[in-house]
Amino acid sequence: VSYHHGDLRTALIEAGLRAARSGGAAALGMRELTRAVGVTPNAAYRHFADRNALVLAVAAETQDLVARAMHERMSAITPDLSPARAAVERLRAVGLGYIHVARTERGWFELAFLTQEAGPGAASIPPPYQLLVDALDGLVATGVLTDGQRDGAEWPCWSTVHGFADLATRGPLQHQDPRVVDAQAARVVDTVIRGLGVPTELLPED
Amino acid sequence: VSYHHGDLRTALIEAGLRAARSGGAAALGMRELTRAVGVTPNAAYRHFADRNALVLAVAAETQDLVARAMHERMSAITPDLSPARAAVERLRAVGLGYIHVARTERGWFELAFLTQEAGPGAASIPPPYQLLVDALDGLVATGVLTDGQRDGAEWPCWSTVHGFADLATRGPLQHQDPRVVDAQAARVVDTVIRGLGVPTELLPED
DNA sequence: TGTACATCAGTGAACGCGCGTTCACTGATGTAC
DNA sequence: TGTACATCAGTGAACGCGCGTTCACTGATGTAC
Repeated sequence: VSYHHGDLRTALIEAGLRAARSGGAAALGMRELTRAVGVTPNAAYRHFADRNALVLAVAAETQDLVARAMHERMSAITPDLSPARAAVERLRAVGLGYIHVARTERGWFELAFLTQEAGPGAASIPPPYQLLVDALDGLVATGVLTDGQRDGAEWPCWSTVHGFADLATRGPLQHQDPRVVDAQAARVVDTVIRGLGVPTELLPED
Repeated sequence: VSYHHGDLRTALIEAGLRAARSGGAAALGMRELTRAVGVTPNAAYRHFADRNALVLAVAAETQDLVARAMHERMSAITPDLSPARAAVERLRAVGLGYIHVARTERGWFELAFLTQEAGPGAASIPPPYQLLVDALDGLVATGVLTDGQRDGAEWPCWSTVHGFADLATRGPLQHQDPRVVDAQAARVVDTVIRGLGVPTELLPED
């Protein structure tokens, strides 16, 4: 369906992604985005009820970007590992992928987390969260964790990587040497995984 | 030194704490705070160079509030524990205190973390961080952890409690039953502690 | 003790800014006969 | 195939708002002789 502009709706979302990449959610203004697209401010109201609707639309896109980063990291896992070790590596990839996105795409990451505020509406499961669930299920399937150990393991995992991402992004680690932060990221992820009950032998010896 | 108003500087900071308590950093405006104190907007410029200076002054106060919450939780520890178990309990108190402040005083917590952005100036060590360092040192002193295990343990600890605080405050746990969140908080904190290498026997069996 | 003076905390008014949103409209697109 | 019409995406101008900050000032406080 192509009218005057072409497809203003997706044009605005794309402009939003470009703006949010460096400026985060604060950079998503009606005037700012319509200006970027070359259109009058109120033209946006043909496609979005108000500013918040536009922000949520952009935020939904960033969710997919986070999930993609996790996938990329997972597909880089060496295929010659035992099932148990491979399952552990997939969980590490989920965590390190999350941290990696946060550090390299600060603005998008901020926006992706913002979607979580959506509330009790409980729309669909966000793609990155689904990958975490799958990775944890994989540890049970390969006999690394018992059902009891796995139960509720999402929260310690998500808490740790999210917290580290925030420390590295807006907190005391933000001006540290990136290589040092890399090393700490790996350390932190391995610490939670060990805390879940995964035997140390299944973690990569550093 | 008491002039016309009395002490406008501290009056503004106190008004800032009251405003930030519910509204966070966004509630700290020059006009909003001077209005609350009953004074002209530009009167504030006698005491603060600009808005940012005022915000940082208020944020520094909130750091102390977080440290106080940790202290309170530590002083509630039963005194009849073995040195090792007591040391573990102190670390738990630091983590659970951090999470507790975040959940009960959202606005103050946001502001306290904001101070971390200060940058490479590296002013003084923030009081809550110092308590974390002390608790970890206590684990070495009581023989619970080796020097190697303790080294850099600040980051997994802080990451986990900070991330959980964010999930419970702005994320998917924000509308959950508070008792469920309490239980998860304890679970999450114990998970990192175990991940550090603390034997499970030293953790409270649930 | 009393007067003249300097200090400086706070006043009153205004600056320019960018924001989200609403109004009545125009004119290109697609549709019906 | 051609004309009349309805649709509706985008225009242009304006609304009210609250913000941070600057200007020249006033008048209460403290100080020197």
